[in-house]
Amino acid sequence: MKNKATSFDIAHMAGVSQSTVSRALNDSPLVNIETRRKVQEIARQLNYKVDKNASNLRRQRSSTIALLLFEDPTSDDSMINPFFLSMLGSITKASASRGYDLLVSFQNLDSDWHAEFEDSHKADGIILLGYGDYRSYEGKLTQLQEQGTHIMRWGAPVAEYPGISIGCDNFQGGKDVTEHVLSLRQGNFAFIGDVGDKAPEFQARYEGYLQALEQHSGTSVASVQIDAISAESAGIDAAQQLLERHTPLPDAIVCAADIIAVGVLKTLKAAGVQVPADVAVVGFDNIQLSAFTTPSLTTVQQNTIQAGEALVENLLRAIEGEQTTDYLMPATLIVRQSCGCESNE
Amino acid sequence: MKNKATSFDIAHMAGVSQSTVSRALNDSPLVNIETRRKVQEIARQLNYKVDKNASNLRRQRSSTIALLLFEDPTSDDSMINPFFLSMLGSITKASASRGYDLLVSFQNLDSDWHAEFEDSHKADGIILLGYGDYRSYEGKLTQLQEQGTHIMRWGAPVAEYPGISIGCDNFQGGKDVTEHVLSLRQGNFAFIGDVGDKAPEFQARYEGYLQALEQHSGTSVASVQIDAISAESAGIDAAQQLLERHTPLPDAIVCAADIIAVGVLKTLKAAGVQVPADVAVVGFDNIQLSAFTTPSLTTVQQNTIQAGEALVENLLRAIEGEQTTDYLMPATLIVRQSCGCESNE
DNA sequence: CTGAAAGCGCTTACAG
DNA sequence: CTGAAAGCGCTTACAG
Repeated sequence: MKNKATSFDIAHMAGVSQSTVSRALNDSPLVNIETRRKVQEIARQLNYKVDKNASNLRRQRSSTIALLLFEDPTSDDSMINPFFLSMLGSITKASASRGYDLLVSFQNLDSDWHAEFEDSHKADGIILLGYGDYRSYEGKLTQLQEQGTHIMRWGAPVAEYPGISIGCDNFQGGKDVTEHVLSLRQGNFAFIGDVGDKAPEFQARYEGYLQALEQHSGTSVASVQIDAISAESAGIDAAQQLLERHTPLPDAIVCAADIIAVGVLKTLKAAGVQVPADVAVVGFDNIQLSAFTTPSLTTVQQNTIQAGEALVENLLRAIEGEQTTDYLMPATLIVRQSCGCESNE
Repeated sequence: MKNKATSFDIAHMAGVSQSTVSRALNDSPLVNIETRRKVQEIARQLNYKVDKNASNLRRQRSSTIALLLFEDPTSDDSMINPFFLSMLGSITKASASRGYDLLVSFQNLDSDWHAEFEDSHKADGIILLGYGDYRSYEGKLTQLQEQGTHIMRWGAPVAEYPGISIGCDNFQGGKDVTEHVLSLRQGNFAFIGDVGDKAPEFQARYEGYLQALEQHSGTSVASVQIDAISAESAGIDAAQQLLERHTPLPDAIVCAADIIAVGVLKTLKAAGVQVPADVAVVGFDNIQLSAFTTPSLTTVQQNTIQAGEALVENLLRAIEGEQTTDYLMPATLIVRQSCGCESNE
């Protein structure tokens, strides 16, 4: 059995027409139950599977979702933010369970992404993932949308960005974690993470942070903000900057992402600064690593399973022609030891 | 521009036949350079992309690689071994750079994997990933092979398993890390990890471990072995067992995977056992987490970038009809602090 | 309930 | 160098 079987082979064996085979295999009600059983039984014996290329070509759809994972080019090449890896896992499962293939591709702002972008042409819909600046892709994405491709984006809703956005409540999460720190700390605060238009998720977290500080202003709280993209190295750079230029050190450092906090912790440790004794540090994302840093990191959890489900579910709805809208999922504060408070971990 | 452009649209605009458009876009030397340029220019303007379904159907190939990631059902559902997530990243990049799509699917031994397995029918080749027991899949995989699908497997070469295997030198890695421990420790040793036929990678590591012990037998070294699949929870169970039944505790614990070691460290810590003072612990894989445990974990690195490249490269060679054979890549000892030795990390 | 036939958008002998 | 035509394996009106 060198060549894969076709529906004609089955038709021949079952003594029916190829049309009937096709109907039987697609569980069409138009086919006699006996005939259907016979056809399906033969198909199973032959290990027959429908040729997706032919089927999709004929049906004029692809049964495929493209996942474009954007990474900032400046981040370490070797290490994708584990948070997105985790999202990748949940999106894979969510699409598989709905009978859709997932075409994964990594977009890198400085590579020849045009080539990789081709994937998106083979898909009924696209999921965008990454703490990235989508504006540079706007042209291509808009063009795809005009050609009927649906786009779902993980992150904060931004009117100018393409597609519908689903994200966690970054504002509330930033506020919650900052309030937690405020309940334990006084003094100067620092926020590490980009806060411009190009980083809407970080910006929302920053705004939550600012509001918490403001509402707490019985005690006056000073704040500095230092830019950092989503990468350990950026956290190291930012912490270095803090150590060099800001004396005394802030009493608490709120990081826009766990992976940044990891770099911050490393740098502080190397400089002999005690966490949480000298300074409290918190992150965002609840990556696996955050439970293992020393001290373990207080952070905000985004439910990746639920997020993957929501992205796929809404994308498929959009493909079916239903109306979908932006929405936010709740974020959960995870208290660990990096603020010096009690913890059950 | 609601509908995607076809080659006929371009043919019309360029004033040539559709055949010529197809040739021009495939860089056929049979087409006039002027004509080719004109066609390609129009294609770019229209944001035209070849319909892969049609193209693959005609060419009778798929330009797709299926990645089947096997997980043991007993492992925590939420957490895929980060080592394989890292492999996933490198395989994705390696296939993209060669113009192949990657269809990712997670196989779970206890789920209805038949459904997910269908993916493999759409692929020119399959990459198998996971510390899994492939024997239960043998029937399906053999059938695919007979139908002309090429299979590449990450792991130790096992004659009965389907496909060509590429892996790291688990034996040497196991031996190296054990010798390192032996250079610092005397006394009783324990190995945690499955060592049966169903876990050939772990078994090879175990054999390296045994050989190191044997060659060192100037000092007599006692050894126990405890089963554990590749999961943190399995490490916790195994360490618990060690604590309950083995007094005194071994002086060194060699774990078959980092993720097992993470569970072991956690359990020892909870029991008040000091690492490395009371007992040395080492792992295997060099997952990101291993640098962040307390103490940081001495382990063996498998080069995932190189591994992904090798898997894809060899798979494509096999698809082209070239002969390929099993082979091993070197594994590198990474010394950290969990054995109490000096470290530069 | 079933079959004969058209056609999805390409690639590629074949003929010029 | 170019074009007309066949055909990849399906799905689905259309006719019975």
